[in-house]
Amino acid sequence: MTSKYALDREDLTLNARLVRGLREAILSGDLKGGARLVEREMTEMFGVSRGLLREAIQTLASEGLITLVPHKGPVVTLLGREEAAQLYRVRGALEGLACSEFTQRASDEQRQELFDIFARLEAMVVKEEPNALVEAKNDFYRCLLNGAANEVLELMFTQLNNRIVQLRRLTLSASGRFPDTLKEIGRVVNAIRAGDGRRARDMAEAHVAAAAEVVQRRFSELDLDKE
Amino acid sequence: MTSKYALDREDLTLNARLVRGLREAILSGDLKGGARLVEREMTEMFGVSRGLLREAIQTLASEGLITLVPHKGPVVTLLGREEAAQLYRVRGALEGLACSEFTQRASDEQRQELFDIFARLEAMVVKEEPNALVEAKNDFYRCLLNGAANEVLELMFTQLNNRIVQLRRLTLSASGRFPDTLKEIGRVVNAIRAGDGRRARDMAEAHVAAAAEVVQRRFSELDLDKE
DNA sequence: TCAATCATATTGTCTAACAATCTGTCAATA
DNA sequence: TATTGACAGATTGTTAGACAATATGATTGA
Repeated sequence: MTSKYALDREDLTLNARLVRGLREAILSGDLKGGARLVEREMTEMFGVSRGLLREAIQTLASEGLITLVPHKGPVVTLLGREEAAQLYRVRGALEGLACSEFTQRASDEQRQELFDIFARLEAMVVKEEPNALVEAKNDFYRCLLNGAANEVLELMFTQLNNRIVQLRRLTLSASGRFPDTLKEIGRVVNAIRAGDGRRARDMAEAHVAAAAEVVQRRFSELDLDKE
Repeated sequence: MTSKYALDREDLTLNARLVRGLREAILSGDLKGGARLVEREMTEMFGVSRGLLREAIQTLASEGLITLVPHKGPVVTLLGREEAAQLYRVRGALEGLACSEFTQRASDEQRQELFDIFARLEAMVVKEEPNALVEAKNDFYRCLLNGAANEVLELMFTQLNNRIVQLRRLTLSASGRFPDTLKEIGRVVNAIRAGDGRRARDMAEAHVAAAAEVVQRRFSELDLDKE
């Protein structure tokens, strides 16, 4: 029933747009981890009523981006080292699944697109502006998830990744790791190219584990442990 | 006016209890897949205001239990065969992770508890009331997740499982499969006993895949494909 | 310094209202 | 007959205002 001309009704309700706006404000770092979200301020910031705002907050809370503290108010979720570790472990499992699914389900076009994106990544030098890098990575994952053709997986992975985005401060500063990252992703791509889903998965998990370790190290270096 | 879901407003915030109550009503099957959730009816059913109800609906919508159709109202999510398949694939990955994490993280007590629960499962005969069986299985998973010591995983797995619960109608009727199920889980438990996380994971995935296949078969048999 | 108390801000919840949108009905028309 | 259009009722989308419950910070008293 959904033709390619179907209009996106979601955009129409203020509610949906508010959720997106608030999510964006958190992901972009405008609302930093630990920040309190005072209702009155938020309603002014977004120009919506209290009711709508509270609905949106409920949504983001159940996505994990916001933490609800009864009678104190919502707070932008702040990740500790333990939560970060847990997040990455789950991400490993999901990313692994995405890779193995992609390997056996993706169309030739999708496969080609993934290779192209990877080539674009490879062509980047460390010095290049981080934005382009982040965007290329996003493209990579978007393509991967499309090819995996599993909306449940896509949703969960996206939600998980949204939570991890807050750690970007930690990982970006350690961008000297880029060559390693590239090598790891390369192994994934090669396995996909070879049609070896199992290996693609293992390599993906290894990659995530490596990224997780970097984050843990940064936590130690910056002594960022909150009590 | 007061239904059996009417809340008495005490401890927690009403909001939180409403979410639980509504979730329970869906999981228990009192609100079946496809059912429309008309706001006025729901507010009477739970004895809360429209605002609170809408907040709760947002929450369950982002858990996937409810589907929001703009300007038509919320509907209890109805699973089609394709969504079911996707759900099970992700579940395989998460359950696999849970098993491997359990293997390397669980305490001796938790390990022992898991074995005990499995023994309880083994002792059950097919004829036994399904309720006891479902409960034992729940215990098994609760224990597994506790031992895995990963709250993120626990949350995601629980949410995923909540969505799958709606398919219980399909799987219950095929309870002749119980001996097979038992054998599959047995292999998982054995791997855990042997401390072989990798194998525990593989066996868990195999188990989930088998369950998924049963569901797919039931979809075909009952010709349950919608539209 | 510490503890009890109070004032204020904020959240939790309810009611009422109106606009926008959906649904079904029924007559008019080709 | 089948399609179109218009209309009425029901439901959702959104706002505003109110009040009680709770948290926070300052003040006072010992």
